[in-house]
Amino acid sequence: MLIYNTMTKKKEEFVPSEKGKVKMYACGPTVYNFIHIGNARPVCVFDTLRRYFEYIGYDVTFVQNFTDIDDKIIAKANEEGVGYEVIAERYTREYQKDADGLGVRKATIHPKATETMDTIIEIIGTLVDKGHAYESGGDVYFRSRSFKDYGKLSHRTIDELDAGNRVDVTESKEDFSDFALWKNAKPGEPYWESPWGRGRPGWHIECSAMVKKYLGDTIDIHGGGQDLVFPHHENEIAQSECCTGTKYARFWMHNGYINIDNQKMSKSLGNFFTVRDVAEKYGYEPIKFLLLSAHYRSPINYSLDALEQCKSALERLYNCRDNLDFALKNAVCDSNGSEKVGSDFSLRLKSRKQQFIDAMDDDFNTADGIAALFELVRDCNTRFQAQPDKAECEAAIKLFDELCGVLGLLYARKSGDLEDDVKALIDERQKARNNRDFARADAIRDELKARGIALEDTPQGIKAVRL
RNA sequence: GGCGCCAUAGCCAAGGGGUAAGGCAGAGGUCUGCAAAACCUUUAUCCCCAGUUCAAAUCUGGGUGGCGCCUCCA
Repeated sequence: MLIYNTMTKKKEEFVPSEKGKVKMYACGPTVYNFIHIGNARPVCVFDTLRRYFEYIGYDVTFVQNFTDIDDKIIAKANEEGVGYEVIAERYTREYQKDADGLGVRKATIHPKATETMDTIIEIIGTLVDKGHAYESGGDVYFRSRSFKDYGKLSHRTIDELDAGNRVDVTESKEDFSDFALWKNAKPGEPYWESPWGRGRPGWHIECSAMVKKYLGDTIDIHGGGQDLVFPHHENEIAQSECCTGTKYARFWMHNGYINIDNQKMSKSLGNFFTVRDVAEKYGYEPIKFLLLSAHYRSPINYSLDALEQCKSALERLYNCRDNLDFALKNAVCDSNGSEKVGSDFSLRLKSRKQQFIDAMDDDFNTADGIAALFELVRDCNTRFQAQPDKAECEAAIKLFDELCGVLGLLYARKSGDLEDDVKALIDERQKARNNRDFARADAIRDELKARGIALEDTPQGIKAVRL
């Protein structure tokens, strides 16, 4: 598998540090508000990456954190006059609701910053001991210039950064490029005890600590949005590598932005749409489809038009899956129960699967993976217009479900047997049709549609689908 | 100011030296009581200019346009 590594700016062959295992970490949300579509992108991308690794046989340990203590959380808590925990817990729950709606699986571990305080303090202590960090007025800062590789991820030197520096100079810092590891608690602020007094951790150190605690000193993949490359990930590297003396992450993966009218969606620009708002109007799944429809490193322009197109595309997938179920119901065993390994159709299935794998293996190209899925759709629809064969049907369903499973799509299928009165109505409609009483037949079809059941008359009989 | 990314049909979007995947929308057709679903046919020479090459949308240089990062950000 080839993965584009931000560190080397090249696609590289992915070889895990431990055979058959992948240790990956993705920066999770700071829980002070509902997530917006842009925040949802890495959530969906790295969930899908994890699924793909598992699909091709890796044992994946996937850690995604919650930043549950931070200036913005404190600000929001003060605004509402409640404790920071109230805000953090509320928006952690709301995040989970959205993640579920998007069909995103829970990570292996979802650590919280506040539950990793021991490791945070331990790392800072080591950095101070080694001379990479210094205490100043109750704050502790990382001495960026003490790490000779500082800037290796974002490919900039500290002096280049200085040229565009728009940071207010803080008296307590030795250098503009130093960043806070520990922040002294002001009166009324939540705090934890530390060797440098009461305070709370800086943002960057939290991730380093959670990585170290749950995955170890070196991980295979670290992911996040492109806007985290600098300073967040750069700082994580500096802290962690100075602390452990070894490589922090072997592959750095960064997803592109979601744009509105070609501009980055962000809270500061105010041009954002929350996942919740969009989902309430259009459903979660079109959002998921949109996020996977382009390569993860490309920008995606969000628009209602794009969302509608995704919705229609999803309908084609759902229809195909329903068609497959219907075909299976009507299938016969003309292969005597044995698999038709040599048939044209089974060869096609095989090549679609390969097409999918080739796409995903090439830097996780979900757009091409989806194309393979749609070509499978055409293959299936065409094949099962003729008399379906049971073994072929089952093989097609298996592959279809596998690919959808990896992509995390088609998770909202309704199933379950039809109620007896529904069955009776379907029979009644059929009798009416036989008597050419189309008015009655159509009335029944409309009635069932209102109840969420769509009827289709096909040469193989009546297909009833839950909407 | 420094560094970087992008430009493919009406729309979304892959590809990335040998004459353009997939999806949405549109047109025509097949099937059908109608509808739905489905299938078939049809819709591009890849921002502009120059260069390298037998061959470029794909590589190089120069334009034009858009965007991002430079300590809030996914």
